[in-house]
Parts: sequence; structure tokens; C-alpha cells
Amino acid sequence: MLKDISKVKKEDISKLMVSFSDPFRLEIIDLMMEGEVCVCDIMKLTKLSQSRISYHIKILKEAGLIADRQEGRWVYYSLNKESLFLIKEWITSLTDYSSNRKRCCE
Amino acid sequence: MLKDISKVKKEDISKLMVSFSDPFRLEIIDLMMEGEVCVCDIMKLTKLSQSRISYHIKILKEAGLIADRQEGRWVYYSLNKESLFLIKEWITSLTDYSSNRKRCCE
DNA sequence: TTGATACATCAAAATATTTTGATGTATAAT
DNA sequence: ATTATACATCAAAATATTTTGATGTATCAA
Repeated sequence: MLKDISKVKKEDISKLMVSFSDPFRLEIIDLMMEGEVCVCDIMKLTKLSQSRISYHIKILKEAGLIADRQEGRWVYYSLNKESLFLIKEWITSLTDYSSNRKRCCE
Repeated sequence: MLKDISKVKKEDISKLMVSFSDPFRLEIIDLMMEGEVCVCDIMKLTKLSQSRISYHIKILKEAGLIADRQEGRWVYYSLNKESLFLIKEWITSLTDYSSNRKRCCE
């Protein structure tokens, strides 16, 4: 699965990268490394407001970076490892295939 | 070198991620996979205006993602593989250490 | 030394993202 | 039924990023 990075859409990568581009989202991602978290957890651990957290969660979710699972009143969020793998592959393709060839101007 | 990802500052990662978060910068990065490029190359290949390209180049440079080398009137830009490696390591640390432990709410 | 090329920088305008506070919805406990 | 909790959504305001067009600097060629 996901062996052929060339088939991945550029917008998907772009969205994933945007989701990493905010310091508060990075904080939230960091918390998710420890396991599933709910919004109330993030509130306690970061002092961000509830709606602010929901906003960032939404961006992470729409990028496909996190998964959610509802259990009663709580929604548990966790990192989607497939997406992380996808980004890693993309970065790897940059390092692997980029050459030092000069191609410029005359 | 760069073996200990835990020593990398969060702001550095953040800046690198921001530099990936614009579709035109992704385009420019793509061009650099082919080797060194100058602004005039990017102009020809993308139809972006010169100052617009310079603006994006500046962001990429300040994030440490690209290196530059002047030769007469031209400035050649290329991907800085160390930065790419750094990002890859960071992503790897996310996939490697993130657990599925539930930690939430009561 | 004049003019052209390659690129950087700047300020203003355009656009996009983020934050806030209010309100809405579903679940669950009393 | 009523109330509280957990979270989503919304519109307006605040803020940040991007684009544009003009101007500046260095290099080079004539």
C-alpha cells in the first residue's frame, strides 16, 4: 500500500503540509503521539479555547491526518499513520531523486 | 549528523512545514528536484512573476530548505538535503513513537 | 559610461487564515 | 422533562500571508 508515491495527488500533499504549518496544530499533533485525545484533553493540556481546538481539529481531519472515533459524548482523535507514511514517502522521493544537475540559463 | 531528532527546535520544524504549505512553493520545490534552478528558470517554467518568485524563494531560504549559489548575475537555488532529512526524521518520530493508548476523560 | 539583465526589496492592496464569542446538536445523567 | 457535558458550527473581527507594481542593486556587455 502506498508504494507508488507518483500516484499521490499534489493537493493531498499540499493539504497535509498546510495542516502541519500552524504551531498550535503541531502542539495538538504532539499530544496525539501519546495516544488518543479528546477535545477536553487538549483544552486541559494547551489552554486553547474549545472552538479554537475544534477549528484546528477540523483542518487536521480534512487533510486526512487524524482519525476520529466517537464514544458517547466524547470524540477521540488519533494520528492516521497512513498519512504520516505518505508524507514520509513524499519527502523521501525529494531526497532520493533530486539531483545536483545544473540546468540554468544559457 | 542529525541523529537526535529530539534536539531539533519545534520552530525549525514549523518553519519548514510552512515553507511546504503553499502550492506555488511546492511547484518550485518540484523544479528543484531536477537540479539547480535560477529565478529566470522558474519564471519560464511557471509563469509566476519575478517578484512573486523572489518572495517565495525567500521563505524557502529562511526556512533553510534551499541553498543558493551566485555565479555572475545568476543565483542558483537547490534543495538542501539536510533539511529534507530533518523533516523525514521528524515525521518518522511521529510514526514510530505514537501509540494507540487511550488517555482521555475519566 | 550606458544600457541591459538577473534578482532583491518595498509598500500597498488583495486575499486567506485564525480567533472569538454565540449558538446549535447529540448524548447522558438526574 | 430538565439540565449538564462534549463538541461542532457560524459569522464577524482580528491577524497573517500573498500578490502586485515600482524601485533598487549588482553584474556584465557594448
